[in-house]
Amino acid sequence: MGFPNFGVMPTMSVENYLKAILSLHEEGKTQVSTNELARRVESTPASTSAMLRKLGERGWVKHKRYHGVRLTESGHAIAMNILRRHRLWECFLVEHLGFDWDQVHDLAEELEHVDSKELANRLDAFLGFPKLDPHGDPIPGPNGRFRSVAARTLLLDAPRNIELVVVGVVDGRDAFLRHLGVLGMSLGTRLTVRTRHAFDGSLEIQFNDDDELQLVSPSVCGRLWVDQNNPEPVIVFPDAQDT
Amino acid sequence: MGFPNFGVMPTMSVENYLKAILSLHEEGKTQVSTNELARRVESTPASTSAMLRKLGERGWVKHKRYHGVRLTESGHAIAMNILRRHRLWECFLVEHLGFDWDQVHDLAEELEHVDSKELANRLDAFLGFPKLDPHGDPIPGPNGRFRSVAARTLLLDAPRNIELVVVGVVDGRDAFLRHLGVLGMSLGTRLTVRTRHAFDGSLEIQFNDDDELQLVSPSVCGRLWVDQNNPEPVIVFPDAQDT
DNA sequence: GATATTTTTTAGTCACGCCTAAAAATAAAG
DNA sequence: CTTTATTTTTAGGCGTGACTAAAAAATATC
Repeated sequence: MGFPNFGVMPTMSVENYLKAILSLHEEGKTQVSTNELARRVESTPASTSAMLRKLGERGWVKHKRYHGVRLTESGHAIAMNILRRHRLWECFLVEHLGFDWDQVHDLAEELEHVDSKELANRLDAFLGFPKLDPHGDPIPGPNGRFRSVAARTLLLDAPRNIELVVVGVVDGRDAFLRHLGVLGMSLGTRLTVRTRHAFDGSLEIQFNDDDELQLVSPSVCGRLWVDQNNPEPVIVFPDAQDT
Repeated sequence: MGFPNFGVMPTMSVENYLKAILSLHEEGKTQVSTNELARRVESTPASTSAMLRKLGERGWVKHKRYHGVRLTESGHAIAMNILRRHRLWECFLVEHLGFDWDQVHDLAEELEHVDSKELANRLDAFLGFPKLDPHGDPIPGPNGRFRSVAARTLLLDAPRNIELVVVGVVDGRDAFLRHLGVLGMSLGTRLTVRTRHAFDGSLEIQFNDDDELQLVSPSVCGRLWVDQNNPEPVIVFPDAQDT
C-alpha cells in the first residue's frame, strides 16, 4: 500500500539482496525462495524474510507470502547497475592493477557499492567499453541492459573435432577458478573435444595443438562457456584514451 | 581497562571519526574538542561523545573526559591509511578518469573505505608512486608516513619578484577550488608577486609572462602553497608499468 | 485425508550509529 | 567568589539489519 517511494536510495544491504535475487533469476529461477536467497546472501531465512517485506514495500520486488519473490522493473534496474559496476571494477583490477582473475571478486564486491553513474561511465570509457569481464560474463551497459554477446555454448554441449576457445565461466567462485588453473585452463585457452565417455560423461580434450589428450570431468565442462575459435581476441582492453 | 582489542576492524563510521581527528591534528590542534570534531564529521556533540568513548576503549584515541582527545599510535596509523587511500583514489579519478579536481572529493570519500592494503599498494604502483594528490597534498606511503615533500611557502608569505608555481591548496573544498578556477588559477600556475597593498593585505600578481597585473585577496593567498619555479613537473603521473 | 517434514514468517533481542533533551562539569563574567 | 554561559556527557529513543526460538503455512509421506 502507499506511494511508489521513489526518492529512497538502496542501502548496501539492500543492494546485496537485489543482486543475489538477480543472479538467481539468471540461473533460471523465475521465483526465488526465501531459503535459497538466505543461503546466497549468507544470512538466515528470518533476516531474509524481513528484508523481503521491506523490498516489497519499496517496490523493488513482488513478494507473495510463503511463495517466492521476483524483481520488479525498478528492482531489476538497480541490480543490473550493481552488476555493471561490479564487472567494470573487476576489469580494472585485472587489466590495470594486475590482479589474478580469482582475486578480484571480494574487492569488486566492495567497490560496486560506490554509487555514481558518472564514475561507472567514466570507468567504462577508460576500460574501452568492454563487453565481458575477466570471467567472461557480460557487462551491462549504461542503460542497464546487456550488450550483445557472441553466441556461446557450454563445453559439455560443444561439437566434437572443432577447435574451440574458452570464453567464459558459469561459476566464478575462486575455488573453481583455481581448479581451472590446476588444469592449465583459463579464458582464451584453445581446445578441441575428441571423444565423450558415456560411462561418466567426461570428455577427452586436446589442448592447443598438443598431441596428448586429457580427460576433463563433466562438472568442469558444464561450467565452461566456449565458442568456435576466432582469430580476434575475445576481450579487448584498450589503453585509456587521451580525452 | 582490558585488553588491547587488536582484531577489531574499524567500521566506516569509526574511520571517518579517526580521519577527522587526524585532519584537526594536522591543523595544529594537539587536543581535539568534542564540539569541533562533531562539526567536522557533521554529527552532534552527543553522538561524538559516545563515539569517543568507544574509540578510547578500542585503543585508537586517548580520551580524558571533558578535555580533548588525541590519536594513539594505532589510531594514527589507521587514519593515515585512510588518508593514503583517499588521496590515491583522487589521483586516479583526476589523472585517469578525467574528473576535475573539484569533483573528486566525495567519490574518494567513499572509495577510501574499501579496506585492502594490496589494493592500495597496487593502485599506488599503477599511479607511479605519486608524492602529491591533485590538490597538492602529500600522500602517505605504505608505511603510513608522508613521503618527503619539497619545501613550500604560503603565497601570502612568498618573496616578491621571483617566479613561483602553485603547488598546493590549504583548503580543498570545492567552493574554493571553483573560485580558483574563476581566477584562472590551478596547480602548476606560474606567477610572480609584484607588490603588497598594506591597506588590506592583497597582493598584486603577474601571471605567467603576462603584462597585466591582477589583485588577489589575502584570504586566497593564505590558502595557496607555492614554490620557486622549477623546470620539472610538480606531480608526475607515469603510465602503469607492465609488471 | 491425517500426520510428519520442510519452508516461511513472526516474536523478541541485540549492536551500531544516529538523534533530542536534560544534567554535569568546566570556563567566563561580574 | 558567586553567577552565567559554554562545553561535554548522560539518559532515553529510533531505525537498520542481523540473530535465535517458536509459531504458522505449505509440502510430502504414509
